[in-house]
Amino acid sequence: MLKKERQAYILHKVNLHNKVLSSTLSDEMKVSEDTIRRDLHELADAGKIIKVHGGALSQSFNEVHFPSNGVYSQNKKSVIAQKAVSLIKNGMFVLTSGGTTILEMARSLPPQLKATFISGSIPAILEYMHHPNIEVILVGDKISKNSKITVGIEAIAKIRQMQADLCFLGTYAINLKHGITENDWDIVQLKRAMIESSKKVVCLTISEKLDTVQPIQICELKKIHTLITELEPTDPKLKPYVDAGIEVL
Amino acid sequence: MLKKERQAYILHKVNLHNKVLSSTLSDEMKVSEDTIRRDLHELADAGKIIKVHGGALSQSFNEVHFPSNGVYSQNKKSVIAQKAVSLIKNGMFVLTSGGTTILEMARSLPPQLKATFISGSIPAILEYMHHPNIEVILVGDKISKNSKITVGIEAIAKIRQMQADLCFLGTYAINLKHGITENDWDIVQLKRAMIESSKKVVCLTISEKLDTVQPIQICELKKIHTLITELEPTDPKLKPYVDAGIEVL
DNA sequence: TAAAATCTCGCAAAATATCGCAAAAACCTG
DNA sequence: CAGGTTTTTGCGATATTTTGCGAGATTTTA
Repeated sequence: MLKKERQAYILHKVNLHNKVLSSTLSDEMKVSEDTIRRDLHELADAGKIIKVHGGALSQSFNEVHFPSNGVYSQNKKSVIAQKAVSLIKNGMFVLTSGGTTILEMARSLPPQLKATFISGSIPAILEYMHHPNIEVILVGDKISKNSKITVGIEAIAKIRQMQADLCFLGTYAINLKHGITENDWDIVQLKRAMIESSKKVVCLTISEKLDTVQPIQICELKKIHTLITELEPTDPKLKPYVDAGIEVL
Repeated sequence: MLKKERQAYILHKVNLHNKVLSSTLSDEMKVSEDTIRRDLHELADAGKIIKVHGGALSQSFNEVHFPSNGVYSQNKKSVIAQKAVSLIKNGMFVLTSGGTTILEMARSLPPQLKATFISGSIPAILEYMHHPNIEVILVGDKISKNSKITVGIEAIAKIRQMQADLCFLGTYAINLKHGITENDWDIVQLKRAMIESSKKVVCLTISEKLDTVQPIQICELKKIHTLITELEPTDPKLKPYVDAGIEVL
């Protein structure tokens, strides 16, 4: 069997079934796995397939385009993300909402971290999926196209069944008197459920949102254990929250 | 044997078998391999064949077996997508699996269509989300990073609760004797549940997958109502399926 | 964490290709 | 037809390509 012939067959098979195993191909064509590997590499270098451990995948199947959101307050958010990530330990179950701050955190997860992330936010899920060691649990229900998150009774019921170690909330507004507040009824329901199902609740927010308020209350301040902003914990803006008994990072 | 004669024979043989080996030809015509090589070079320079190490391949070989980056099968898939879309009416509840064929269908949905799509496939969900009038129900569970789809008991239980009008299955392998078959246990479970929960089951598949088989059976052929390929319904390859009582589009 | 599978790397054998050359064959041309 | 020219062919020496193998690194799996 000619080399080109072999490669054509491999390509044909990848396009048909979206994946091939080196071992199977080696068997089928009676050549060593080394040869197959070399073929796969050449095809991969030519951009026709994607080489992976044990075989190869089709190009088209991997095209999951994911939204790279605007660079609004990006550096602030990555400061927040770093602090948030430090709270996550191996083996934890982590509930997360959606929002750009959460996304930034998702991108900052260290590769060796092994944990389970639970979310209904599509953009967040896409980020978690790219991580090598993270298990991803998707909370299903109807998708709100607006917020790209699953909302509804099913989702809430499912979250209530959970017992997570940690809950990260991207925060829309927070102040001393009303706690955290939102302007979307569905999201409020979800976040309430998330708070109830977690041992520890962490609010992520950029300092602009401190001391602001929105129409619907999610929970009082005292339900929150930790508040993370891009500011130093000693910053005077944060003093009221520290005084209220919240851990501030 | 004359040079021209030799070359004509070589060309004939290439077109017949799609490949020739220098060693074989040298043997057959009792000339040195150098001579054969020179012949092959000339034919290749004239664009009649493609010279490769060890022999030569036919032109058509390159075109047919070497689809440059999926354009070739992409057309097939969009033909399939068009046919599939025509089955969806306003107000329907539609269950779909994952796979590139399903993705192509998702991209082909007409903007004014109002329907509800249910799936656990992340790439498919992303497509549905872009559509202005479609409601999207996401089936939640643990995500299989490999197939980018939610798999597990929760997902299956949720699907069992549904009563969909239509179920579109991207098909891995189908033949008369074993019906539709797969090689991934989790996906098999999901598809079985989907079939049970739908009034009508539609299989989408490119013709290459007809009459092929994989290790695990999803269901027998008779459970399928409609089969869609890129071929004309009258194509002889489809006759056995028509005879088996399946509607073929 | 340990075993199993897979990968990488360098090497060596085998197959194939290239090059220059020269003999043989074919082909002019007067 | 003789003598010269061109084409074709095979051969030897030397590259290049392809392939399989073993050892050790890396990744996956249980």
